[in-house]
Amino acid sequence: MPKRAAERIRDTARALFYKEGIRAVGVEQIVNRAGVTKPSLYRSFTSKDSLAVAYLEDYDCDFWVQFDAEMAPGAADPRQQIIGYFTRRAGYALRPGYRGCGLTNAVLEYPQEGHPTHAIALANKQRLRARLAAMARAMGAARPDELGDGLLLLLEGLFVSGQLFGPGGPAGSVAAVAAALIDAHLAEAGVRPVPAAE
Amino acid sequence: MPKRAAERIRDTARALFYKEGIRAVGVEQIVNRAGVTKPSLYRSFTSKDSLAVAYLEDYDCDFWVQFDAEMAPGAADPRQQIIGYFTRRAGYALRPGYRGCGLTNAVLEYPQEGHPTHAIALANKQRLRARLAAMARAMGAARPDELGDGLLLLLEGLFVSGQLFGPGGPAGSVAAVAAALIDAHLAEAGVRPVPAAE
DNA sequence: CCAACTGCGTACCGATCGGTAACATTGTCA
DNA sequence: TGACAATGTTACCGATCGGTACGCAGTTGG
Repeated sequence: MPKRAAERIRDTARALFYKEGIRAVGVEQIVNRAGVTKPSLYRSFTSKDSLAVAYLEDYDCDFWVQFDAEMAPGAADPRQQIIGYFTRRAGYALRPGYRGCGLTNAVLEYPQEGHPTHAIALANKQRLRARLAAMARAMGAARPDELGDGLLLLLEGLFVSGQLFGPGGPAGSVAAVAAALIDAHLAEAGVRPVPAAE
Repeated sequence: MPKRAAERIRDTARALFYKEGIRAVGVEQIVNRAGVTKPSLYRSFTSKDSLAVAYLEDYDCDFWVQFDAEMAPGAADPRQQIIGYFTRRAGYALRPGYRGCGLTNAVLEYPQEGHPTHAIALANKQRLRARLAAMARAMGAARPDELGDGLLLLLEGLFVSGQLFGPGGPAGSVAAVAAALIDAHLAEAGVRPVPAAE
């Protein structure tokens, strides 16, 4: 029993947009791969842009699901949470076909302010920035906003460098770097790193 | 006395490709803005791709000129060199129309391996990675490759986050973060930070 | 004065882009 | 059986894409 056309289109667009980029994928390619026809697409989405928006909304949603899931273990130790998160993300980033963050990619593909994709991506990134800063604060870091920004910069660097370098790239160092950065901020604040779960 | 057509095309393509992206700019737009015609473009460049390659080669060249120029002061103190470099780059990244690194952007626009733009961008990034690692080694850091990778990740994060967040974004923290990361590696190796030029 | 060469523009190409009109087909529920 | 919503079918649109055939003007050298 086949899925509804709108759903198949959405799934297919998602996969193609992420792997090849939004601009690089035509609507014809999407409907062919989804096994539907063009009018079906335009009955569910007013334009290709709105389909791209749907893709990014889905991506954003899944991002937070994964974020929360990967941050869940060791809820009492934000330091370990973040290091674990970076370790997992680095694992993805070192695999061959890695394509980074769909939201980041979308902004680089459509750099003009005011593009509908911008709002979604920016909201995601601002929320991420706030979350990281809050975790830095929770662990008692000196200058938590700075630590949060540092972690955010490392994460964005990971997204991009994973694509640039592939296996063997700097992504392999990101967890250790994040740990060093965190510990430097903790040491400066006089917080002793939690020795548990070594 | 107007410049030669080929040169005007190259300059115009450079500005447009950087500001709006390669895929987003058509050859018609380039020749219009350059005040020349399409055949003139195709007499100097075999295809749009080859024009994009020329743009990236120019970009790569200028990148290293700027890199060496900004790294020049304080040649005896690589720590200060890097902090100064990051400070300057952050200054650019916080300005409104910032568009990051043209090479990074190009790879995200053409993610397929084997695209002619890939080789240029990858060579640039690998060289940058080696340079940063060498500087980390020169300052006596513990695990210099890891520090170099950390700095590279911060730099890529700066390129991207500058575009995402604009003024007020995490780019403002990057120099301090880089300094903290460097000092952590130096402290671990027992190297006292150079107190000069404070 | 007349070639030959160089540099450029006019006009056009087929292909593909995102998007649509009109109608046939199917499945579902009543 | 009939009404309705959802999807497929086919053909098409104007715009734009990257790319090109061809001819014209200006300079140069003999």
